[in-house]
Amino acid sequence: MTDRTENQQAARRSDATRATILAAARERFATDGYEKATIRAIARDARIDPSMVMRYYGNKAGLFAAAVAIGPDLPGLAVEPREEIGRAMARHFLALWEENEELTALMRVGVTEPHAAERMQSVLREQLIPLARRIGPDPDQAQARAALCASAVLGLALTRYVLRFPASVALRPEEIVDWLGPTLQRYLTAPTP
Amino acid sequence: MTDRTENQQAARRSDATRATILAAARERFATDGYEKATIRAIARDARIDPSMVMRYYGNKAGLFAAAVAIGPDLPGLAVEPREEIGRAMARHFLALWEENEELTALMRVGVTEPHAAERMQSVLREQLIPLARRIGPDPDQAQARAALCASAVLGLALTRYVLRFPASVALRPEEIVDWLGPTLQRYLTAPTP
DNA sequence: GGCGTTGGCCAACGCTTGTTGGCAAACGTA
DNA sequence: TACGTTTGCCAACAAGCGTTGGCCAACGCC
Repeated sequence: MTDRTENQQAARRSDATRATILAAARERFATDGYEKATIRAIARDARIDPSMVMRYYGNKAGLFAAAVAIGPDLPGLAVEPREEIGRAMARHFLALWEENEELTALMRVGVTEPHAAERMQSVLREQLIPLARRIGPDPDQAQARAALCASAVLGLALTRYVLRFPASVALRPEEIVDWLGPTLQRYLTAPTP
Repeated sequence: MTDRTENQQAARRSDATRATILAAARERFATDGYEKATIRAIARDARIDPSMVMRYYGNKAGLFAAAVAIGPDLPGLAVEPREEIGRAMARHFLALWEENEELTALMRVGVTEPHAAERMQSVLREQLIPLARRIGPDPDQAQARAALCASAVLGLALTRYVLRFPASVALRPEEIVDWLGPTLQRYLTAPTP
């Protein structure tokens, strides 16, 4: 180690290569899933030797962890007016998914890798359920309401970004917000049916 | 071949083994996905030699095809009263998923295997879209409305049967019908928002 | 300019996978 | 009882996987 402050990584000569590997890994994981996204294939995409991947990320699990390191946050959703929260949430998730392919990767991998599934669940547990508790009519129903919201959002992500059903891919973003927004709104705030 | 009619398979001494293999395969595919469900593991579950699987089902793809051979049908949904179709659909899908683990298998595998994804899509294409065309207010919107229904149903299946989020597993069946039914009803019949 | 450090490649390892072919026992029929 | 067929197991194969260690060249500091 050379001299540098504690919280700051030294700029390494290999940073460009590291980034290339990470980008290739994200793409492969997102399109192929965990098993089919082999280190060799990722290395080939990055025009690098497979052993470099090991040197920089330890092992395949470490590479995946680094590739999907971001955590989707529900930011100031709490400040939205209560009757607009459904649409705001739909818009937010849509934007998130359209621009971050690591979410597609996380989803495709989570279906077979419990560790990735747990990462997805943590979003539900730590963000969606508390939100439902704050905003919903009955705190005891927060779990159920949050679970329904998760299923609505992830269902759309599944058909649109993972399975790529043409009918789902063809939906325009505004169209999605117009339909999904009221669903989320109802799941969060409507009285028990 | 011994003498028998054309459309009827002869009863073979190995039918029990074949069934055992198929059951083990369904379970493994449903819980592990395509890659992690190895022929060796399936054979071990069925207490049989791996080579038997090959002899009876040709190869791994053939085994999977045989294991998920059922096609989910939307039966007399058309005869339901128009304002009850959402709840009927929710009930129908729920029952289907609770008792057929091949649907879970198809879903978990479809995420990584295009062939299985196409099988899922065919249900949307050949059953859900025609239904939406018949029942919806505007035939031109049938694709979009059917895609939204698929995302709602598959989203619940994803969180409940595949990812097994505790909050989703905890939902009681009647609760699901009460919440999901109106969503499907709206996706199918409500005027464009 | 010399020398430790870093970046990169090559070759190989141990292991698991799907898949194959041959051999032995059990069976059904005549 | 004799014989062809079916059922099952064993051993092995080639290929692909994640992973390792050693070697060489390029770099950066003194």
